[in-house]
Amino acid sequence: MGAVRKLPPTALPRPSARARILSAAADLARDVGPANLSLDAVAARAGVSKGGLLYHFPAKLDLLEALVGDHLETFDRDLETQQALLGAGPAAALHAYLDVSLADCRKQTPPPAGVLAAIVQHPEMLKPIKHFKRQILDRLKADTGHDATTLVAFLVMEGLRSMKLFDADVLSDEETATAMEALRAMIGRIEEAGGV
Amino acid sequence: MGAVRKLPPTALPRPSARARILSAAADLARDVGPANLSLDAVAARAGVSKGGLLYHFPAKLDLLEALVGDHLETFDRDLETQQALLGAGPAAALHAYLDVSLADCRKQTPPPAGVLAAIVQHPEMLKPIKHFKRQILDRLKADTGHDATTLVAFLVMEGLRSMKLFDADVLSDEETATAMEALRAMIGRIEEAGGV
DNA sequence: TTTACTGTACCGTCTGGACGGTAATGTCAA
DNA sequence: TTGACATTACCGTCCAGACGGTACAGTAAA
Repeated sequence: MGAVRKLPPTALPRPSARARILSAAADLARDVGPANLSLDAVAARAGVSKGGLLYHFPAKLDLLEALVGDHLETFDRDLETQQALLGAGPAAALHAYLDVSLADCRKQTPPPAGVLAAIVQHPEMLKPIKHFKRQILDRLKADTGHDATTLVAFLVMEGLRSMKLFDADVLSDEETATAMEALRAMIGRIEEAGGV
Repeated sequence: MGAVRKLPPTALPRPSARARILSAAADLARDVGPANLSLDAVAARAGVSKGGLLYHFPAKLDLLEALVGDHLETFDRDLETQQALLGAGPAAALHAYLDVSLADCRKQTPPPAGVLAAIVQHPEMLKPIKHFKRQILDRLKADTGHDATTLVAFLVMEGLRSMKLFDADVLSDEETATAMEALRAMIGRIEEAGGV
C-alpha cells in the first residue's frame, strides 16, 4: 500500500492533499454515480488514508460543502475576470456569462459531478446554489435591460449545464455552437435596438 | 400493523400497490434527497410491507427502472395526444413539445425526483433517457426545418426541466412566462419566413 | 514541538435482499 | 356445487455487508 507515494514534495509540487481529495471525489462521483460516493473510496482514489481524509474534512458533509463552495467560487472568479476582459461593451455581463458557462461545460473533468453528489445527498445544499444563480440572473437582467432575451439566454445555459452535470450530452458540439450563435445573434439584436 | 388496510376492494378503488409504491418513492426522493432513497422508507410511505414491495420490485434496480420508464412513457403519450390536438399547424411538434414540457414542470408532485434518484444511483440509466431526448430533438428539427431555433427552444426547456428536477426554481412564474413568450415569438418568426 | 498526515482497528447503524409464511382470489375437474 | 390446487399479493423477520465516524499509536518533515 502507498508504495509510490514518496516523491520529494519540492520537485513537481504535488497538488495539496485537500485539492487531490476534492478532485478525486468529483471523479468518483462521475464514475460510480453521485449517490454512491463513499469516504473510503474517495480516500483510496486520492491516495490518502482515511484518517488523512478525515483530517481535512471531519465529516462527509464538510467534504460535500467544499465541493459546492469551490465550484461556486471558481465560477464567480472566472466570471469577474472574463467581464473585466470584455470591458464595458454592450451586454458585456451577459456575454461574459455565456463565455464562462460554455468554458465550464467544456472542462474535461467537470467538478459538477461533485456538486451533483452534494445536492442529491443533502438537498439543503441547493440553497446557496439557488441564491448564487439568482444573483447572477438579476445582475444580467440589470445589465442588458431586456428581460426576455436574458431569461432565454440564462435558460439555454442552464440546459447546457444540466447535460454536463449528468455527463449526458444530447447535443453534438456543432449543435451547441449553432445554438450559441443564435443566442448571440439574439443578444446582438437588442444591442442594435439600443437596449443597452 | 396493517390495521387500516382492510377496506373492501370494490369501494373507492385504492390505487394499485405498484402505483402507490412508485409515487411514494418519488415523494420520498424529494423529501430525503434522491441519494437517500431506501426500500424500507419507500415501503413505509407506500403503506406496504417490505416483503410486499419486494414482491412488486424484486430488486431496487427494478424500482428505479420503473420510475424512469413510467416517466418516459407518460411524457411520450402526452406528447402524442398534444400533437394530435394541435393538428397539422406550423411547427406543431415543437409547440406540442413546449406545451407538454411546461405542463410536466407544473405538476405539483413531480415524478422527476424519482427519475433523479434513479440516475444518481445508477448512472447507466441515463442511456434510455438520452436516447429518448435525442429522438425527440431529431423529430423537432425535422418538423421545424430550422435547427437554430429548435435547439434554443430545446435547451430552454431543458433548463426549465433541470430546475424542476432539483426542486429549485430560480425563476418566478412570470419570468418563465416571459421566456416562453419570447420563445414562441421566435418560433413564429420562422413560421412567417416560410420555414415550415 | 507542531503540523500533517499514515495505518489499523473498531463500533453502531442502516440497507438491500433472502426467506418462509399466509390470506384472498381464481381455475377447473369431479 | 364443491373440493383441490395454483396464483397473486402481500407480511414480518432476519442477516451479511457496507457505511460514516471514532480512536489512537506512529512518523517524517519544518
